[in-house]
Amino acid sequence: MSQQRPGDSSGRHAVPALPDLPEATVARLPEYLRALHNLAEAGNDTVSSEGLAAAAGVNSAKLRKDLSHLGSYGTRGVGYDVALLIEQIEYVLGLHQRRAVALVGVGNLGHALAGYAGFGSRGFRIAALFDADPSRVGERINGLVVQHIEDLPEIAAAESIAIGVIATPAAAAQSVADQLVAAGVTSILNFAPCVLSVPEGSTCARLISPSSCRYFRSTSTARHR
Amino acid sequence: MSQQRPGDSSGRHAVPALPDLPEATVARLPEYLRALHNLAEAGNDTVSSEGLAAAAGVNSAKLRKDLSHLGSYGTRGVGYDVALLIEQIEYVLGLHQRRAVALVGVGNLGHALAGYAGFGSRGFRIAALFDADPSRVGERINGLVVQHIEDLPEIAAAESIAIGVIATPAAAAQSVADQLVAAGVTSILNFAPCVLSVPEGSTCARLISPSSCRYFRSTSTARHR
DNA sequence: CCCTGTGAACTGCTTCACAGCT
DNA sequence: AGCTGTGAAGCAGTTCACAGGG
Repeated sequence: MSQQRPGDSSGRHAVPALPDLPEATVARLPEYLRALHNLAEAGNDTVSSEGLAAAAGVNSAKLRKDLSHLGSYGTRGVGYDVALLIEQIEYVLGLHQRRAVALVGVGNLGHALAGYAGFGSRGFRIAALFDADPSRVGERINGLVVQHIEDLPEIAAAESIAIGVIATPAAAAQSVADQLVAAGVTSILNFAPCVLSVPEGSTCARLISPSSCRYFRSTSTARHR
Repeated sequence: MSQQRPGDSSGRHAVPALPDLPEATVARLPEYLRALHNLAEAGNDTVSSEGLAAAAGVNSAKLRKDLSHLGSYGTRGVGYDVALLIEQIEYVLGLHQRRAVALVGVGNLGHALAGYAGFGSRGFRIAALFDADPSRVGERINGLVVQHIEDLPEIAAAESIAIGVIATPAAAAQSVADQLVAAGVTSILNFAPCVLSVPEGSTCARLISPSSCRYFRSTSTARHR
């Protein structure tokens, strides 16, 4: 896969040395990517902005504006080349790297995440599972053996783990985040219902927290038929 | 954005007949609520905008602006009354109703959600579990017996279920959503990695999808220390 | 003084509408 | 003729900075 960027004569290293995309655009790219994979599996070679927008749950003007930030990968009068667009978005999101993920906390949610096929199927590889509970250490989930959290530094280094997923109770989350950062992890995905603090240079995104009652109140990604 | 109006005679029961709050504000209220509960448990009676903002991971100006939309529940020179603010936010979010939730799909993720204490502990009560797989029907999880999806209409009516949580594979999600809507469910929380379409008048929010790779790229709720 | 509540400026996102390429 | 790519307009959310009550 040649990853040359049109107009980008410098930085040819692996890091996506891409221009700043609007935050809101980046947030939608994974959804476009998912829709594109569906389209590709269904045998579509091209798709119009209208079609892709519908599949991703946005309006077509927004979609075109978003994609225009990546460059011109569409053909006027025709639409977008599905395969080409997939490649571009994956490049922009850094998914061509197939980064190693460590999952901490193998309770109910941790099990669900470890077993979630879609997690590993695109761009990410769960490389290690950790728990603080000795009775859980040694359990085999989806081909991986649960390790004790104490062994995190060593394993993180060996596996080149750059991403940590926290699926522990809230009380343990900050401590786990600190250990992840200390082990060289720069991106943390937090499923615990609490705010984490991480040093500058690391990123930390809070996901759901099933308690997010907000979602029960107002429309957000609602679609009409 | 269909909002129940104060003078709307069609919805006379219990709908929070409150003025329109900015979407972004509503999205943050649950986080404030969680932080407030923590503060209350820690024995705090009052909290400053600065303190609450830090606990919720936002800046204090934003927090004050958000809370000002609810009315004046703070005291200048002092701060906010924790208990009063909790009550107000719960009211605005409609959490005083303790609405009944149906969870569809008791795979790994469904189990995690069914067992998640925080889910039920504030404002929501999981009233029924469903699955399409006959071999799963009858299983007892957290005191609830898994029902077959065919019995949804009957049970939904009996339990006055207003909220549906979809934790099925993506392929089944739209069909489940249709069945939920047909059974009178007006709010759907979708954990499957796909866009759902629901009729006008219903709301549907997509949650995580662990594949949301976006979160590994750019800052979002990152906090510095 | 302290800390809330808020007009006003600002920033960024969305939508519109159409020019321009195929 | 059809569909993308994009300036320009419009709108929502954030931040600033300070007025004003306790």
